[in-house]
Amino acid sequence: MDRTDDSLIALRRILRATELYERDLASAAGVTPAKLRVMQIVQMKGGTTTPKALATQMGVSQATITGLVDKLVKEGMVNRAQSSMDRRQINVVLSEKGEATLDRAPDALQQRFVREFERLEDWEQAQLLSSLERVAAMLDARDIDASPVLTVGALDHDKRAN
Amino acid sequence: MDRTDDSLIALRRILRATELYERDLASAAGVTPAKLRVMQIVQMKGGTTTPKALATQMGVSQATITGLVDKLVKEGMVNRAQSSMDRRQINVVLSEKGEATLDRAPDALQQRFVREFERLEDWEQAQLLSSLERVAAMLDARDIDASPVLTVGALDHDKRAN
DNA sequence: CATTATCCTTAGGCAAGCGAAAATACAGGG
DNA sequence: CCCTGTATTTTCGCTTGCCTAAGGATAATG
Repeated sequence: MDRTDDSLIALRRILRATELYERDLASAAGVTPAKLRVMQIVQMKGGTTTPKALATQMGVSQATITGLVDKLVKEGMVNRAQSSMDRRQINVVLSEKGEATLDRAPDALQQRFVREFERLEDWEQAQLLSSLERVAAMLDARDIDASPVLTVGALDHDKRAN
Repeated sequence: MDRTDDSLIALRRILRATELYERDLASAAGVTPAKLRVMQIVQMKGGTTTPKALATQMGVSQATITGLVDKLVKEGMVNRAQSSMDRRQINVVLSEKGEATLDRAPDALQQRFVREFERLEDWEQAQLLSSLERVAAMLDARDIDASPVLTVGALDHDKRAN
């Protein structure tokens, strides 16, 4: 009865399912996960942010952000605007098309998980939550800034806009 | 009710922690995550498997496996050997160096998770396991094609036939 | 046999990531 | 002012991981 192994297997299934599902979503929606993430962060920040902030939030280099924003601009999802405060900075601004896309393409994991989760009994939800948080704490021990965006978007009540 | 949100947040933390940790580990051990995964699967299968099995297990195309195995061969981690049963098949065999590397670079998830998990009380382990399996089942249902995601521009369905 | 199916590789392409270094802008000290 | 240091972003060149499409061999089957 190797519970440790079984837990690991379950964990991996979770990881893998998410990964595969996101890929599907991306190819179907024409929006890749990374670009979606960028847009979601911009939205969360009130429709405009700097590349620097995006890089920090996503745990990625600025060069990467530049590339992603380039593509998003080319696709008309966001625009770049000079900041008037500090002209070194650029504001990444969500376009109407970008917002529309966000509305239509909610996070894959969310959709699926939420649907199932909310069908559960009250006590089951409580237990799952507690277990997930437990596991997250176990894995997340290092000081990673892990409060990624995709968490709250489709649910509408966003009380955690950090 | 915020339990749904909180669960999603926990899930994200798990995913992100894993991802970042694996990246770190890989760069420290000189093995990339994908290659490490290949080696781990080979090891799990008893030291030898076919590319086909790897592709299936990893949810990836065979061409991708070919590329990964190419690199692993170049690095001396695995070898290719003709199968005598079916000469279309190739066996991917872990080399000594490969095994040594695996020993030195144990699985990220395992390392971290196992350590913590085994410190838990018996009943806690049981609960975690049950919850994880539950979540895995929720996400892992293979009825993805029937999911509501992307009723929008869903032009291309099974891209993932393979 | 001749087909068809299976397994693998080749070739070419795209997305996402990185580090290094350039370009620009602010901020102070002298 | 100018000089230097620092911050922000972009550019460039590269790597990794993944894909599809198109073979090449080798079974399996009619």
